[in-house]
Amino acid sequence: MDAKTQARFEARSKIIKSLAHPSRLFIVDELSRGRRCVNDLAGLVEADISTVSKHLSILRDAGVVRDEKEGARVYYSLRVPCVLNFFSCVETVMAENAREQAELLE
Amino acid sequence: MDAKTQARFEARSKIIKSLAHPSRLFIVDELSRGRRCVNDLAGLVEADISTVSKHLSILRDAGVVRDEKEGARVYYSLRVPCVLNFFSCVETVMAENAREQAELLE
DNA sequence: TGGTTATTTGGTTAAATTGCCAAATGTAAT
DNA sequence: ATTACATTTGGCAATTTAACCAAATAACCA
Repeated sequence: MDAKTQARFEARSKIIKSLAHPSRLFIVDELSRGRRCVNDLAGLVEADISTVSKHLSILRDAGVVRDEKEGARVYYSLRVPCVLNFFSCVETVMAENAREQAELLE
Repeated sequence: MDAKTQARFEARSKIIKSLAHPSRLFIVDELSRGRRCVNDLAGLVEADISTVSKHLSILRDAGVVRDEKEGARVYYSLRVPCVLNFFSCVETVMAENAREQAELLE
């Protein structure tokens, strides 16, 4: 794997990595229903606000979400909605896993 | 976030996490063109065979790939091809990032 | 100005991930 | 049986990630 290929896959993995955490997936799911400010998200995720703020900055750095300052508040929203497509495939994998699991029990 | 919701997002993140590594993305990309044995993949990834074997077991445990033993060899293949859809969205995010970057330079 | 709210940043600690080596396991060939 | 090949497993060190608290920053209001 040459350096260029390596770099390409690293860039890709940074984006996927930004989604590879339960709280961040929850946040993305919530943002699919509209923009939310940090405080509201923290209430839903039930983690320290600073923790949620850091999760959001990871998603922002990856380019998945966008932030808009509005007075003292910062509203986050999905920047590239196609990330929601991830969910459907993930559900497919989980369904396959469940199917195979069931098959083994027969 | 109640325990059930928490569990659901953890299960999802396990699958996404399995893809959140450059070598594993490379492997998935390679498997999109057909089954490959561990040794061949190790040659392409240019990492220790044991390292690649562990990457493959992470993908297998997540349900993304399947393994078939054939003599002394173990062939891996994609179990749920829709994971390839991830790539197109990732490319979209990267294109957005590049676009915005270019915009800032004007 | 001083106080309140919203968010980010820095620091620390604990946990998870990664990669290699060496050793173990399993399979085939001589 | 012994040797060679293919893969997995165990163990360890280095790096990364995650969570919380406390402190800093920013905006608003009284």
